[in-house]
Amino acid sequence: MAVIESVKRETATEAAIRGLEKYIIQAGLQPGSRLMSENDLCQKLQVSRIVVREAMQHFKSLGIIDSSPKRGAFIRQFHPEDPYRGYIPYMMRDPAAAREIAQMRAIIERGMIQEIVEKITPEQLAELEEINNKLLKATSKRRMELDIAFHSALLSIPGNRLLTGLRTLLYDFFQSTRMAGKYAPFTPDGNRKVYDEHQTMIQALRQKDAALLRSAIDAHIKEYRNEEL
Amino acid sequence: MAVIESVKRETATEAAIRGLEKYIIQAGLQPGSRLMSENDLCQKLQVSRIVVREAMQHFKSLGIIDSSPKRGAFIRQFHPEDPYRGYIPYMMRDPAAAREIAQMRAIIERGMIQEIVEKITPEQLAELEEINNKLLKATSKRRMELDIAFHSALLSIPGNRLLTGLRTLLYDFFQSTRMAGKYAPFTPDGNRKVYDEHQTMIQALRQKDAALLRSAIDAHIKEYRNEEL
DNA sequence: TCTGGTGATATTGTATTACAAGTTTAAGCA
DNA sequence: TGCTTAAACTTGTAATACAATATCACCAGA
Repeated sequence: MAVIESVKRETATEAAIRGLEKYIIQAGLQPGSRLMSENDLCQKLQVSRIVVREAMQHFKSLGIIDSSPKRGAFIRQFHPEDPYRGYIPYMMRDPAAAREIAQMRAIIERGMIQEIVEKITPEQLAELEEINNKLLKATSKRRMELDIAFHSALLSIPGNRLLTGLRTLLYDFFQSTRMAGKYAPFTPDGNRKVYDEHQTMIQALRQKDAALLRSAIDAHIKEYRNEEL
Repeated sequence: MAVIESVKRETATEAAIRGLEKYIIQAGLQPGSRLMSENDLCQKLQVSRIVVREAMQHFKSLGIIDSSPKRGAFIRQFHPEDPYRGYIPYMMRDPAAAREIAQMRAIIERGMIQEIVEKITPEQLAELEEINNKLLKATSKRRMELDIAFHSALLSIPGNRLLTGLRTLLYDFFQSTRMAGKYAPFTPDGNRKVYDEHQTMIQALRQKDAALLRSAIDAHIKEYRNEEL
């Protein structure tokens, strides 16, 4: 089988991106380190400043560097939201994305059960309780925010940046109008139901009862699933 | 509590990024759609071409658009790997990332159990079997590739792009030299062990036995955990 | 010695102009 | 209509220029 290789030539900017990446890695630049100036990079990479700036923009867009006028560019602390930054508006437009985001959330919450039962601290437990107590009296938009906050707090228990990074995605998504209408009704009864389900989860965590937590999460998620599909 | 707001001014490029995003959304551009030319954007946004090009670079870096010389820029099909593109080299340098990636994988595989037991197709099952059969005789690097392929295949069963997008991350990561040494030994016995564990998982899937799959995955993952920590 | 001011220098952000090279479109012709 | 050719358009890249501010070395004064 003859393989036809791509004839698409690499642009100077693409080469500069590779060069810049190599520079960052090989120079061992750490968060806070300053990159050499654009003009110096022009000389090193032998390209014009335009090309260097476009390569810099690439790393800025990815959240890997940060630059301030007249000071220079610096390696940024990795931020867990970075990988999802900028995608939400585009995923919103995708009809399949709703199902996928909801499914991802369900999979992760189920998968975390053992982990969080073992690892939850009293402070984290208290935070969950505090959020849920506010939820009982909340209305409309606030109620959704608190529900999201509750699940965000769950996500952060393992202390895993990849997981906490998902918060942005889930948060922005569930806040979108798309879901707003499909959520449990904003009635006292609706609030009570969500509150009770959360409360069961809290109790399971307090008792370190993985089986109870599993069934509580399943029940809570089923709720969503029925309304969405 | 007095809140001091940031005095960091927005650059023209940042404003152009917002403007371009608004344009893409409001014009309802779909994958394949062509954006207006850079010069037209200059006029619309009232900025120089440099600024427009840097804004374009932002969306190129995110994989949202793609441009070819002399033809124009087009909306790209969303690719599930996009959110993680470009991050791997930087996560590699982070000592905590190893634990987090491994944990994420464990959480997701555990969380998917119910889903994949219900949804797996005969074709997907056959693929898993095929991969695992090759694994028994594989050596060294090939053996790791096949193990990763097995778990990638698992990840793709729910047909969720957010999950399949993680494949790149997991794949690149586990292939890195960092993990290479910490993996189960490349001996016939080591292969046999991995093969058997996978085989148990396959059997659980064939019988649609969630409990068995859970214990098989737990055993398989524990293996990793002990070696890594 | 420490403080504060001052001016030179460096650096990013932005605009303008220019051109190469290839694509698309329009025009003209058979 | 179908084909050929020329014009117009488009991205990629370079060079130059300048505004505005940060940084730093230097110096004066207490």
